[in-house]
Amino acid sequence: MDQEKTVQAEYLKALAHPTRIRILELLDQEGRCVTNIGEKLDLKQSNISQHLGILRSRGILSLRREGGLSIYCIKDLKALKILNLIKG
Amino acid sequence: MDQEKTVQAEYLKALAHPTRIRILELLDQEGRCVTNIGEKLDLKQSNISQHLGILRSRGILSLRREGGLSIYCIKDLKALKILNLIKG
DNA sequence: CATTCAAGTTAGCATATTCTAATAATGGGA
DNA sequence: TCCCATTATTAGAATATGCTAACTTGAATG
Repeated sequence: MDQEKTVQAEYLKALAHPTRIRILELLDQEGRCVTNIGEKLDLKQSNISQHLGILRSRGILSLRREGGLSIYCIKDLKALKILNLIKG
Repeated sequence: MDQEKTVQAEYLKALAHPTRIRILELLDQEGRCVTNIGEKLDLKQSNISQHLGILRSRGILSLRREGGLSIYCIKDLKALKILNLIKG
């Protein structure tokens, strides 16, 4: 099936960006809000928000609201496994 | 280091295409020439050649000449491990 | 309510990808 | 050497991606 391969490719595409890799490493241990991630990575808020949206749309991140904040967490551990693979 | 993340992202980008995923699965067991891959996947020769070039430039495939043919093989087993991960 | 801060969305531009079609380059026979 | 099959490369158009800046939404609080 080619539909299946397209989904797989979309998943990998979501991981295939330096900023998104850095986001995943940041969220490895703990959930963080958008502003916090933006400060750590020194990038604009809207840019971070877009990258988070991409990762969430692929099911890689999850989101919960806490007070006035959006806390993002890693939902799909396969993503971290893949990142660990390409480092070795 | 951000240079490092860029390299990692480039590696994942090389995998993040339906045709290249299909090529890797085709080459899982045995090396094949460009024409053979093109027939199996029903795609134009130049297109296949371009995708093979991308995978080779990232060190994922290797190439040997045999008679008049270019035989491509999988060189980096991490690529297959990643594909197996995203199927599970 | 009105304000403020966090987050999401949109528009628009710059760059990158991908495909096709056409054109090289390569090597092996006849 | 002259073809022929195989592969690589190029150009160009269509589409996708990524960034910034500006605007909108939403929720909490005074």
